Amino acid sequence: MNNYTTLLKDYNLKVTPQRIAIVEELYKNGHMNIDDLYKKLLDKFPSISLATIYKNVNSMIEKLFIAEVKIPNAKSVFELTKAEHAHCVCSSCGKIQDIEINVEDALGQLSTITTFKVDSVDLVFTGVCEDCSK
Amino acid sequence: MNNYTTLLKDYNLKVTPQRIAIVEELYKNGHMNIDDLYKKLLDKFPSISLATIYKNVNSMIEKLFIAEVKIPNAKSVFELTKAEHAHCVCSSCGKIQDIEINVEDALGQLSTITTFKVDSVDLVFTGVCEDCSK
DNA sequence: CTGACTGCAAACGTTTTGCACGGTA
DNA sequence: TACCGTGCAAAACGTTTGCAGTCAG
Repeated sequence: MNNYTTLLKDYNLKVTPQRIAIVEELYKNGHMNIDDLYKKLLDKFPSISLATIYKNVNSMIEKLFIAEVKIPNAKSVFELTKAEHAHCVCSSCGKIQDIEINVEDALGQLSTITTFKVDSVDLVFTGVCEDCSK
Repeated sequence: MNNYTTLLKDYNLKVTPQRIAIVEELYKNGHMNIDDLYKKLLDKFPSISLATIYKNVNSMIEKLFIAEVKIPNAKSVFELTKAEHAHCVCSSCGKIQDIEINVEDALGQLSTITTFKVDSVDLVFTGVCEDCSK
């Protein structure tokens, strides 16, 4: 029983070869959109259906096992759930980088303006990554 | 020549009654999705087409006159371009509030981690607004 | 054994496109 | 007048659904 299998069970998701492959790809690549996933899984499962990808992604989101990240001017990507973090999106190569940012300062500012009760924070930086700025 | 007309001309957009109405609604309501706009404009233009809304929204985005805001678990909304700001989205009533947040602190943290060159920052707080938490 | 997952095809909702007509500059 | 915008219909996309067969627990 490998890591991915254990992970799926932890989140009450039935273990199937297709699901293991999805987790594996997300683990390896960090962030993938639906098409990325479909193309990757086609290698292992030549007759896999896009519907299967959608169904699995949706049930994984419901179980909070993965999360959707909405990106400006691009398709949403999915990632394994982890501690709160921000994203850097390179507008040149499209690469997405996780960044640990402490948002206490922003939350502090917010609390001086409004009594809005924050549940979650989505923070995306768009710009040019190290590689592309060379 | 009213305000909206001048605004459109400033952004090199031809002035039509439909476009004036779109700007007017966005000005009054702050944030609207495509359907909101369509329903509102139907009052003034009973035979307006959704295609017209889409075409206009797209050309306004191209000219940087309006901007798309991607919201977690909801449709994108559009707003007139203005100074950088964050958004508070109420998961109970859906209302969206503009908030002026200074992101220097976050940018400072980012610069200690990576040399990613930031062009823009998208910051969305999801939670419960003042009204809904009563 | 039972319920859940898969793959296919069809359905659905959203967005875009092509075209004839009308309006803006 | 020349070009661009409008509205309609059709097309193109992306995503979801229903179903029969298969697999995991």
